[in-house]
Amino acid sequence: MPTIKDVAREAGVSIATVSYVLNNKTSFVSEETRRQVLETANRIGYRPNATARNLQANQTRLIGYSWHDVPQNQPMNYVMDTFTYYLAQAAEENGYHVLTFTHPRGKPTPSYHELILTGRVDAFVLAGTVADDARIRFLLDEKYPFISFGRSNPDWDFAWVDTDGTQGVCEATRYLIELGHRRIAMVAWPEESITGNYRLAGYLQATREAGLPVLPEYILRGEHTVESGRSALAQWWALPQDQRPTAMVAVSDQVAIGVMQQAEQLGLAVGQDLSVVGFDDTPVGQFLRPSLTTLQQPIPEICQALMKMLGPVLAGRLPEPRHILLPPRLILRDSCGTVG
Amino acid sequence: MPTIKDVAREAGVSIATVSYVLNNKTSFVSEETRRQVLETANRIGYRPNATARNLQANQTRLIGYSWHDVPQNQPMNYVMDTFTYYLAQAAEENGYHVLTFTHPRGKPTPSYHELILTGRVDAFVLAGTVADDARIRFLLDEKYPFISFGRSNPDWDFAWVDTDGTQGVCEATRYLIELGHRRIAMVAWPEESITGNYRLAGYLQATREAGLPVLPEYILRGEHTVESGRSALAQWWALPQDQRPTAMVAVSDQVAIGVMQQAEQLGLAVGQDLSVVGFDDTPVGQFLRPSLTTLQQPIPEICQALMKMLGPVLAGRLPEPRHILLPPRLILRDSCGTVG
DNA sequence: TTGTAAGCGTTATCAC
DNA sequence: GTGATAACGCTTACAA
Repeated sequence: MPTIKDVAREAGVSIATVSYVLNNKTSFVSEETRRQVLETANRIGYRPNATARNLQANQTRLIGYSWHDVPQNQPMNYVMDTFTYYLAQAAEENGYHVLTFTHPRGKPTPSYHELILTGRVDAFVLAGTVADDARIRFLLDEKYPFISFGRSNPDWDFAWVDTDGTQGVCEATRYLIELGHRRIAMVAWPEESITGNYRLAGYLQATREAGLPVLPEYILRGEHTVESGRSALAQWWALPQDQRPTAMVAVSDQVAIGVMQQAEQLGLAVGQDLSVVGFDDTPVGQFLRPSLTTLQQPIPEICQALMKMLGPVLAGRLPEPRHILLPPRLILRDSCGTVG
Repeated sequence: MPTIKDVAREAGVSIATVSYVLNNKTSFVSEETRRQVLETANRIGYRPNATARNLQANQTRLIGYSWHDVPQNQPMNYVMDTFTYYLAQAAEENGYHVLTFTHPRGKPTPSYHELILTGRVDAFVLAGTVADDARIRFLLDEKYPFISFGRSNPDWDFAWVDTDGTQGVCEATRYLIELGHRRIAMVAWPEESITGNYRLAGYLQATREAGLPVLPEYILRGEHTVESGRSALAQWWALPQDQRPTAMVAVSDQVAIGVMQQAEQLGLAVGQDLSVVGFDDTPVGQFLRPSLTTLQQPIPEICQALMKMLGPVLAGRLPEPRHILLPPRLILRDSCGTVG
């Protein structure tokens, strides 16, 4: 690999001059020298060595992103996978690259600490955040720059972008109401899940604004599994017939699939006897029969927004605005129909 | 961040001594000094700066991995996503990290060239390789280290690991034969697809060894789409009834889904009237009705094998063995049944 | 056994 | 305008 020295020698100037020209601190370099340097650099195929640059600038232009660790075959990590891809793309557009790492499920922070101490990354991107997220607390304490896809403790002040689950589920619920549904239920996540709670809030908002009663038995909570959906529908179907919900919004596609499977088992036609909405627009959705109406997270836009925050965050400031909420898009398919 | 200088000062020794101790070139350092240095380093939380180390060692301990660029919502990139995760994990176990980048679909090599010239990565990992892959040709010409998940031109000599599609499809076809099927068809990929051709070879092998005739009309080719599967079954169903295949192996889950959708449309019960096998074990498979029997690629093992090749490759040698073929695992579900 | 100093490829601060 | 040269944090001859 040619170095700056090679260019200097070939062009018959000093390395300082080469550096000036290449960094466009060109104001006071003569046009002649400038041309000369550029031409030689180009000719011998010179490109500044990133490591040397980084050492001098005390940066890496790398952002660390930690993968979830998931057992193979229990996937449905579609959103995270998509996120990772668009993150890499958005990072590149801003002159960064993503360094991926993994961490044992239990203790994420050692991996973070190691990367910080060895100066491998300039900042981190978090995703899949939870309430009182240990990673966020750690990075906040370390005062290490990071941006987050997802919220956590509302008292902690950090830069985040998130999908507006409230808004999304609210829109989905309104859609069901428009279709004539009056008895609408929701399968939510456990109370600890902030993401789940934001989505639930959308359901409550739409229900209330339509003047529908909010029945506690219409709100069931369960894990992010197919089983949660199955058992929710089973419970609702144990109600007297005139109290059974005619539509249900699921906190995720995974759960929605469970509802649909149980419906099949009960001999119910989803889209007619029962309407179902999911969340995430997992690829599965389009292949189910009927195909699943769902909410699609605006992942590309989220990544763009995150990267826009990176500058201020690296400068030790909070970006303006410090939080961005992006609405998901309701994807209409065949799992919802008019009531009756 | 504490530097080696800080440790040296605190411990009352020179930076060289600190370096010796920390790199275990400790043979000639007195036990006393050694203890002292270790203790101070530990106390002030010193960790060697990766960039400085890299500059000196002329390496980065980073391997570059380029994401496919896929439009959102036309996904089914499950295999690649899984691969990326396990690659990151395997890399870490070997002291490396993965740097992800993306490239415009048309011209991948500029991105590679840039990363090489700026010395950002020590090697590349390729995936989703095709016949006469331009990236492989480029890296071969540049003599830049890389390892590949997937084969390409057989005349090119490079280190690769791949799923043994031939073996996998052969096993699947034998399974169908065991179930009593005699008229077995295959939806393959276009002739340019080496991966598709290896899978097809497995079908041919099993068919021949069972003494079944290989009918040209039983081999249909199409793109990696649902539509391919649909149209294949439609064509087969246009045959006289006694010539219609009773089972079919699809080159991918995506195609298998198409077959199943078309079967539904034709009023056929998959698993009874018709047996279907897919390839990839996409998450969708388990949620389809009936669930899809398919071949699962051994992604974790592939990543392990690739990383084992990295050492020799970085040293400019070819690993021993230079190719590894790993068999996929047949996942039995409900889409196949006995004939009749 | 330990310290001094050169060098990795840059950028940036000075003189000239 | 341009060129020495120090500095970034580390490793490693070589000298002491």
